[in-house]
Amino acid sequence: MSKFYLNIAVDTPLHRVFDYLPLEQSKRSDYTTGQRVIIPFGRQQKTGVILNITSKTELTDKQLKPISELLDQTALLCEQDVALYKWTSDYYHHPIGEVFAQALPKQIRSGKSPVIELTTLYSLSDSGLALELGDLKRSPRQAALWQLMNTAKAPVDNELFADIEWDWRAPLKSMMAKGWVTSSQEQTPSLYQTITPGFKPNAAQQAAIDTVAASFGIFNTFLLDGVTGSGKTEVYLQLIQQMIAAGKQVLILLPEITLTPQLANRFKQRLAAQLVISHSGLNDSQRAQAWLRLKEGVANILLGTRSAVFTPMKTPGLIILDEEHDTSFKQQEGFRYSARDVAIMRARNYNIPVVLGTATPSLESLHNVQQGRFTHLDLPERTAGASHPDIRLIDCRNQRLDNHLSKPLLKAITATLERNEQVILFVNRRGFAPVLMCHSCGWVGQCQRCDSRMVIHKHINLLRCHHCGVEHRAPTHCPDCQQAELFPLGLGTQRIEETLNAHFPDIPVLRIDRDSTQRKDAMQLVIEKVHEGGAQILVGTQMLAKGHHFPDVTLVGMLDIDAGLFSCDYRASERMSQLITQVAGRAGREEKPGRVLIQTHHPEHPLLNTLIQRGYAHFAKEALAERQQAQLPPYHFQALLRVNAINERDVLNFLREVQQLTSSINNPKVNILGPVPAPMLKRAGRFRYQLLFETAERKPRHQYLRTLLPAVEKLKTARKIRWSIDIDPVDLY
DNA sequence: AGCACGCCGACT
DNA sequence: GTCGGCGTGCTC
Repeated sequence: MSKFYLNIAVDTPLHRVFDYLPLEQSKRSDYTTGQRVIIPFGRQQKTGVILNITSKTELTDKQLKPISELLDQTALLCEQDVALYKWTSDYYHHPIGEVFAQALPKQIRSGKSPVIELTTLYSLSDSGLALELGDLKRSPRQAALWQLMNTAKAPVDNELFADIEWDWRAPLKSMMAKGWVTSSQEQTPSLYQTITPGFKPNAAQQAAIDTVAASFGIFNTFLLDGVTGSGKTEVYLQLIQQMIAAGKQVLILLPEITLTPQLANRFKQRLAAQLVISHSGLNDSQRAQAWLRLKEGVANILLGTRSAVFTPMKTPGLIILDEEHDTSFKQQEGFRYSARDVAIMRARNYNIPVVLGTATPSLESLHNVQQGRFTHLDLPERTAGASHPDIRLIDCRNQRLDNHLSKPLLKAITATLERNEQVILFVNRRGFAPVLMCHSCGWVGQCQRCDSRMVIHKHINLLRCHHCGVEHRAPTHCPDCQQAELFPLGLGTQRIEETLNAHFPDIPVLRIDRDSTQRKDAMQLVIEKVHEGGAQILVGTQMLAKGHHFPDVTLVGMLDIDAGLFSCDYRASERMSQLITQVAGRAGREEKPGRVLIQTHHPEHPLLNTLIQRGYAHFAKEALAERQQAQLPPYHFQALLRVNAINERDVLNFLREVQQLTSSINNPKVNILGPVPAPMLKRAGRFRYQLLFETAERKPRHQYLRTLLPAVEKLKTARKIRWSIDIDPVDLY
């Protein structure tokens, strides 16, 4: 019998795999990739996953420890999933053990045995069915339960009783004692009995459905590019239906939790399929159960947020990722990954199609379409019933503005309020005003720590830095020239709130930004207040644009979009376009005609022109064309190397060494900017510097990082310096 | 990340 | 004398 070793991914922030000896008395065939094990790690016991079984190791048998326990007799994860997690770890430069830890639900990760819990199903027995409502006159609760079950005409799980406000357990128990109700334990809850039929798709929808359907069983990435109201969901539904009929599973990813339950209900009513959901709002057990059900094929559909992208599938058929452009698909800290790109990679591994849906394609997706990597599916028209929003620009040039509000906008607000309807005003900055300036010498309030300007928060009389959170008392006199001529410049949500209160003293003005919704359920209270109806004005930042639906809002004003049109960071214009499109879509969806008024000093800007012509801002197309014309690469990839130490000279020396390393790697396609101080991140007694790597092409950068990082790691141990690498995950792939 | 080891200041 | 501060080093 030949000796063998287990390569194990351990949940630890180390970029390494650890080798272990097998259990005594065990044989090679007991082990397989994807099994979980418990292992001694330092002085602790940890769980890990077997990545590989090898016959060689760099260590001597004396240095190796045997595993403590083998948790799974058969592989918990199939080879493809293990391969995907390995790829993800490599691609995003994140420790493999932590990737596994985040990919698995907590319960599974910590060693719970993978058992699907049974659901209790209740049904009326023959004697129960023989009853009539009158027979239960004396026990109204039993009568109510009987009615519910009699209408359902099938075994029901306790979800049917979810809306009942009293305790239904006792009356149900007595009905069971009388033999009217029987119960059984099943793996799956019963399906909705009445399936609502779908709509007949229009030509564009049908074309999209047919194109994707032709790719069933073949890897292909589709960009489903449809304006708000063009019926993307219907396309999804019909594709899912076909998949379910073929006995395949579908993974659906959404940007936000708030969207999951409502979409889940819509799906359940349309599809005869077992659907489970997974998002951060569920408890550990619910998540583990959803995970297991998809993995075992007990469920055919998983509807989930970002982290659900890692859920194993038994019979994968299709992956759908809705709102492809949405930044919440990117995990921004720790294990930085983009669920969109992982989804594409999974589809590639499984050899199945993946559909990315959006009304505002991201720059990189549109570029991928132009490169022929993605197939473009266009839904150019709104379906019957969805009305176009009425979008107009207000030319603010040579206009007297009253605290940033133009006359036409004020007039429109007044008219809307008189009709007892509601108004939303978007301002992209919280606080009172973004700059405090001295009229006599031009001094502006800047943050000592990070050089960005301090935002004025008037009611608490503070200057606050929105970058690092530092705040201090607002000065009354200019620190430079001592004159008392300081004035606030620019606009923020608080300033608009104040102006509106002065203009419309009898109308409630609700401000929604990070400051006003910090308290738990503050947002919920605001939403309830808005749903009460009546004339109201909502002032808010982009927070307001996502998810929530306000039926009485018929006027949307956008106050400060000009900055977004000319920002040197194209992501700023991209975000601005997405915001306008979201808002426009919202205002147009009501029976009441919605209006969007946009204040601008640049009514001729091409972005705004397309917006007016088409009713939505197709940012990516224009931006890409513009960059092409200027002979710029479609976009830049960036990575930051952050270095952190107590001694500033140490950091600089270290970075110089890194730069030298860099030139020896010699990749002319990669630019290194820096070392630049990162004072914004400076913490007491520590100095942080960063190197910025920039390249227009993905492969060079990736290869480059792969050479650089191990070298930096070695330097680190030699020089005792902490460093971290920070890569925008959307820019990889 | 944990967790231990180790080397210095203030305590019963 | 020792309790505990956190700087340093290691985890198959």
